[in-house]
Amino acid sequence: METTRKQRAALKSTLHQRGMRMTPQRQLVLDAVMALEHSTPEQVCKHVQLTTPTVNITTIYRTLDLLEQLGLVRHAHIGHGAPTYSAHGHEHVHLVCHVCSEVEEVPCDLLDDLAGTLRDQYGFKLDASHVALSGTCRRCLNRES
Amino acid sequence: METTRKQRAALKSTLHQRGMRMTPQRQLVLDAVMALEHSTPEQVCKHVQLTTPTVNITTIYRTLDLLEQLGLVRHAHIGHGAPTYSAHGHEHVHLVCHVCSEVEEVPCDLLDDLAGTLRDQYGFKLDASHVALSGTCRRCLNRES
DNA sequence: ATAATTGCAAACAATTTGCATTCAG
DNA sequence: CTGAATGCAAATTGTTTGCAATTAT
Repeated sequence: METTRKQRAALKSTLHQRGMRMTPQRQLVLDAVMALEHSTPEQVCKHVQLTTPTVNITTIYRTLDLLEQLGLVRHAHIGHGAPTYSAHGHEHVHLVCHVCSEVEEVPCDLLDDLAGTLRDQYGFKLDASHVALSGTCRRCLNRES
Repeated sequence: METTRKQRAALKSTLHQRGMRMTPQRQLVLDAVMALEHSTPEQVCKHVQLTTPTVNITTIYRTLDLLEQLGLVRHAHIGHGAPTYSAHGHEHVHLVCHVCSEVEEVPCDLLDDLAGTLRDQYGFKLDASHVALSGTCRRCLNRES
């Protein structure tokens, strides 16, 4: 997935509405998140620095927060380490194996039923893509037994 | 919930089988986790230090890891901060509101259907109590609209 | 021009590691 | 006794903050 001209224009005008400015760094971070699909702030930083080594990790953090507020990216907590960011629209549920740490992606709609139950019984609006589900993957299950 | 004589004996013999030793610190940490129901390493540390101020946080971390390997405690990732530990058997699914950060506990069996699907379709054995589900709670939903 | 944005250094929180000391068996 | 476990200080990792310098408009 690549950042299109359209998306850049949209970003620029969204920023403008809020008295914020379009900068090369913001484009680079958005590009990186879209190119990498899933990535920690650290990884985004490395990717951005391939083209522009002067960009500081502080800016990466600030820009990721900003893009998240604007609804352009989201983060999920996969396992123990740093959160991973992905572009809006690129959403799925993460299955994390707590034995081998492999991450598998499955469609969000697997959680539709659960989301319905939580909504009806608890008034809770589930955000399926935000959190990883933990368990044991097929390979590790086989190995165990 | 309190640590019983029986549980201590069980811990001691489990440790012994692996060439490990029973120590006051290990008892104190297990006691704390059971007493607190849900707690971060930091909170466990504070609680242990109420009785024995000399116990170091390093030992808390090491002991929590150990108790988890022995299957006596588990940790879950609730929201962004530190993980929270709870005693084995004290399990539920956590609903975390990403607006107000409130945590609600709901029974694990809500995930039974999902667990079945994941097992059948992906060979993934879901561990329901390990992860918090993120979303928006009733109160924040009402406030929003 | 001037307010927003950045880079840098330093602070911070959570966790881990190395090592000398202590203690359970 | 002897190896396992602890405490302490220091290192690491992930993230945030304060502030002066820069830059988009």
